[in-house]
Amino acid sequence: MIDKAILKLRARDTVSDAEERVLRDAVLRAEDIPTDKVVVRAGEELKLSILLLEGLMCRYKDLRNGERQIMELHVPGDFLDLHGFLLKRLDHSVMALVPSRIALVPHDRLKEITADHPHLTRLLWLTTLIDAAIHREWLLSLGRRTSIGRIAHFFCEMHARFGVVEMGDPAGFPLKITQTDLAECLGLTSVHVNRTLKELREAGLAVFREARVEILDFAGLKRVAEFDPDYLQIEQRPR
Amino acid sequence: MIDKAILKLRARDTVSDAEERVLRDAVLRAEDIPTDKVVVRAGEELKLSILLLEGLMCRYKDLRNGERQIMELHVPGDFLDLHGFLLKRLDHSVMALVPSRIALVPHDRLKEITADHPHLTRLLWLTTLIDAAIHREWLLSLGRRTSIGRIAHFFCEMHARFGVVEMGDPAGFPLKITQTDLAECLGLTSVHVNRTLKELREAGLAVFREARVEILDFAGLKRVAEFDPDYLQIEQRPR
DNA sequence: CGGTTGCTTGATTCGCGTCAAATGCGGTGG
DNA sequence: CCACCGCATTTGACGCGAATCAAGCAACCG
Repeated sequence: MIDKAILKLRARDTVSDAEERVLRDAVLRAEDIPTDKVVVRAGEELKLSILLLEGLMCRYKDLRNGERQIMELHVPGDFLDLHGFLLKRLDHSVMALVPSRIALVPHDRLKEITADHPHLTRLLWLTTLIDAAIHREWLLSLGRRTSIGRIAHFFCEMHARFGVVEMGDPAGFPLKITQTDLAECLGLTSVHVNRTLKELREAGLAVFREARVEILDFAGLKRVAEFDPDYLQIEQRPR
Repeated sequence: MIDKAILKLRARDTVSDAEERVLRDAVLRAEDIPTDKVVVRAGEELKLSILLLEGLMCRYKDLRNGERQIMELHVPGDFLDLHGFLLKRLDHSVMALVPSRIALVPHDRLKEITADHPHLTRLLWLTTLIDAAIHREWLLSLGRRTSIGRIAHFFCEMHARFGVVEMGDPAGFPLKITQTDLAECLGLTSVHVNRTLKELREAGLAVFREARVEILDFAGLKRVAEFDPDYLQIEQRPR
């Protein structure tokens, strides 16, 4: 069930069979979540954390005037609110962008893991550090990249992250979200996203249509994005 | 030496005397760092992590064209590149914004802590989760807040964080950085920061001068910022 | 003291937002 | 089977907030 989460960890370090078993046993149950369902609301007390099995979910915050900023998009295998394990109350909300399937992991079991399995604990900790690294890269996008650079970078990142869990292929990846969702990730309006997608298309770099991103010129896209995948830590190392 | 780091942890959970001792023993040595010195460069192999004792440091990335985005400002007591312990190579650089003093903590000792002290491990993990929460709040600023909201929010955040380590007072806090540094935190230009500071001043909310932020109307500042301190997790709870 | 650095302000430009309308399309019920 | 609806996409016209360019000033300092 949590195969993709294991894939994600194994892309960063070795995971023993015993550790794999511990993780599999930590899962309480799975649930199906429809599009737009909010599964965690900012400020709620949490006793469970959520692992994404299938679909696409996001974490977001919004302002009084209704403007929304998405902080991270989550692909299958992401332990998306592992942060809640120690924060107890999340600063943001979590919702599904497409019909999704999640696994629930009780905090009690995570606490046991921290007591009994230091290496596995470090790996779980690591995944939250990678989330923080993704946040930092998005900060650079929102603070300094132009609209075309932001979209290009976003596409490169999602391509790499889908690759880790063996989804997508060199030519592209599935991305069943609206241009409005994309705008909320990138700190732009949907109108401007639409124009910039046209620009990317006409430059022969990438096209976004029919719920899929088609990468036409990866080298060019990376150059426009100034994309360097190091921050995703896709490298096996003892941690 | 690391008193402020202990204060920071004790603001979030209880820390036993034994745990405090373990932490104190983990420190190798202290070092003085002059303004503008880069102490960690993105991509370097790391064997030590840095705890800030005095001064002000930041983590940042820059683009090819020389534009820089600061991802987080660090106050005394912050374990500022604890992230490097598991990432091994950082995605960003770290530099001093004022003359600072740091303590160096070998990764070996951190690894021992994860093996022998689960609760202390969770507390260290927690501090990195708070960093991520700060990143998310900055994402909201850069993506959706106007320039005045961004500065107001930044001032509120720094005020709260200085408060935790018993620096500053209700009326303000020390902030010995340039308007250019501020602009690099906020995703703006120094010219626009200057104009917006004037706006804040003329609105009677806050003034930034002589290396200090003076808060004139905290309620008003919070309202403009839409500041809610929950994300800083300044609350004692079992973690 | 001349040079450097940071702050301040004005004039102008430009990237992105706003507002509005048209087009396309999958789903659905009569 | 088709008329209709709701939703997403696309495009155009226009406006605004922040960037850019430029100049003057104040404080510091070797």
